[in-house]
Amino acid sequence: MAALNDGIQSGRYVPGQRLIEADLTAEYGVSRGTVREALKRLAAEGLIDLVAHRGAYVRSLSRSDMHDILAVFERLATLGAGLAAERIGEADHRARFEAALERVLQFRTHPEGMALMQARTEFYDTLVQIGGNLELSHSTPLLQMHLMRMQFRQMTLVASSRHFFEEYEAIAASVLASDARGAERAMRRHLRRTRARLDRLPDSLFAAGG
Amino acid sequence: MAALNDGIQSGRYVPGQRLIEADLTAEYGVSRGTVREALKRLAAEGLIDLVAHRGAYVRSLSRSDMHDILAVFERLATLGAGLAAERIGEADHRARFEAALERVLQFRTHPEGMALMQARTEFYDTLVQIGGNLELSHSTPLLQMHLMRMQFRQMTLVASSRHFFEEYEAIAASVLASDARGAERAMRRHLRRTRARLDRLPDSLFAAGG
DNA sequence: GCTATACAATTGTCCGACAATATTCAGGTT
DNA sequence: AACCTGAATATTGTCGGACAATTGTATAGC
Repeated sequence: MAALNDGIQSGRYVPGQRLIEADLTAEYGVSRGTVREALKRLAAEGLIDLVAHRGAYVRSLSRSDMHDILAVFERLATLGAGLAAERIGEADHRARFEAALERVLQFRTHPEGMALMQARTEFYDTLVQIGGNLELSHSTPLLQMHLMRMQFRQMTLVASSRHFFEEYEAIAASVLASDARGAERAMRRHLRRTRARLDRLPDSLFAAGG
Repeated sequence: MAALNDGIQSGRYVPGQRLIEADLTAEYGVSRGTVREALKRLAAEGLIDLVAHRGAYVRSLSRSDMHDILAVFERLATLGAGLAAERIGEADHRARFEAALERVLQFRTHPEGMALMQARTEFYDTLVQIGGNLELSHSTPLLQMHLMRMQFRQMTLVASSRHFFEEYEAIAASVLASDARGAERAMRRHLRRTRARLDRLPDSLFAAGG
């Protein structure tokens, strides 16, 4: 049951792919009822689309979907960065954060799509965990950003920008300096630039309808 | 099936109340599988707590839960207010928004808990709809604010403040004037004051743990 | 080539069953 | 009387099968 959730979130499935209940029952060795419960939850989290009598599809994001998600994520990540900066001194926060940052930065030389995607997701997860706002951790746009990264993982377009890693470093520097305002600013700037990069990509890379 | 979701969200159930699957099947005349699917979805939305082998409880918020929710909601509602201000001129937005505002303000004289709660929820829903960011509409903190209002509906404490309606009017004025920055400011101020009012309430009004 | 019917695949929902676990309560002990 | 122990009970987690409703597809007819 937990395996099913992980399986769907881990990126084993491609955006747009149809998920057939019977296949999932066979793949994970659980009953159809269990599969359906998991699908309902994933739909509520916005990771899959559930169309009546037609089934479940891994959500495929249009340009406007991504725009909307990024606008919301900007607000939430900004909050998360500020909170993390305030609490970076507590417990083992500094060590964990530095480790997560390091995992992202090591891809500066060899941007391997899939692993970088994972590292970025972990970076934000760590940031939010350190911030300590439990609601923030459960917020759907955080999950949907992962979806967004998945959709672009083949093409390292967005992350390949030379500025990309510099922006991460700027965020991290403020967080590590316990500078909440600065962390918010750095995060906001990073995400606005990400949005700008997105706007320059051709329509062909996005799902239709939006 | 849809009736079940509405029933749980409409406030027929009290925060902390335990939801027993067998009772729900009887009440709504659907099978246990259907009930469980609905519960899974509600749990993903943060409206109920799902404890293994112990069942589903209407989520009861502790002081720290509310603090976290409000912090996230502040960011999202601020975004929503700004977007609404930008689009207040489109379609029938102005009329719908004015109607929603009116429904809230009519409780200035007789603050009847339950109906005011509903009106406030509709006010925010309208705001977000006008803003046009689809992700924002699905964001969980919006739903959880409804939960928060439910928990305080008996005691009109938070909403009873004399300043309460003035703050709503300030938000609405900026939105109606297409002043996005002003709308963001007014919303942020309203929610920070709400948080301050919350801090002054005694522990006894909150759920334990946090 | 296009339309319409028939067929196949899949989902939505129901029912009954059983193991796993949590809660309750009776009984005995200190 | 208060406290532990363990059986009885209630509820959840999962299974399997079943059937109607709906969608997608292929075949037959014009």
